[in-house]
Amino acid sequence: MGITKTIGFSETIIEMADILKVLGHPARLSIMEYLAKSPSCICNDLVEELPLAQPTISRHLSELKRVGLIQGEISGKNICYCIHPKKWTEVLLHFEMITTSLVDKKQC
Amino acid sequence: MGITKTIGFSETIIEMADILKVLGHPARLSIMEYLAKSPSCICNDLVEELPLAQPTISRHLSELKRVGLIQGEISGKNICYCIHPKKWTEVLLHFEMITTSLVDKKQC
DNA sequence: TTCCCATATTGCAATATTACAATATGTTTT
DNA sequence: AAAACATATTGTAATATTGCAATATGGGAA
Repeated sequence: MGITKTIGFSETIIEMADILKVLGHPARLSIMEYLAKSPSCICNDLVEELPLAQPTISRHLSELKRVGLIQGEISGKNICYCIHPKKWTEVLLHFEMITTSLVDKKQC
Repeated sequence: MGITKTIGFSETIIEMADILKVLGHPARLSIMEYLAKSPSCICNDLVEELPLAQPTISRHLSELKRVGLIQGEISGKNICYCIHPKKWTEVLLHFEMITTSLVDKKQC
């Protein structure tokens, strides 16, 4: 059906899955890594950096924005995008939480 | 087009994005958390645990298996699924790598 | 104002994903 | 062998995602 069933899952799981799905695309993951590394965060760089057309990049940026992973601020003619550290930390902590349960568990 | 462009992205990014995309579904994320927590890892539990039909769960399991996040071993009538710790660690390390770049960076 | 420049939005067309019923497969029990 | 159980596969319908051309928007420069 293409539609993802959400009834029966916790809010936390649904939100985290949504974030991971957004991260699960080469362009969007690249954008996150680029934003994490680069000192500036002007969007125009991305058009040159990524092998995708400008409208496509714009769409990916808006998805990242939708789930709160990045935030954009208008700065004159450009838009300054950067990672939202709080949201990013949430994701990292969730991963570390799963890892913790995993550690003290005997494998099959 | 529905097809994800991969030309121009590194192998690492493509693989990591693929893994995250697979994790980015409530059922599959729940399966990972369930496997991380539960002492046993019989698949049949999942059919009772998740609000989805058996064939659907089976498909999700095979996606998780495809990207190497879990491994299954036939154990008589049942199949023993468990998390592949090495793959999981790879994902965690990738997240921590991004976080590291993020830390020593001034925000907009 | 008019012309650029950076970015967003819209409107497709192609492909991918999701869910489940029905069915198949393989194993254990009787 | 037959029945029962656990899981996988197939087929199908509905919906989501992706990419880009064309276009819109909105700011700064001339």
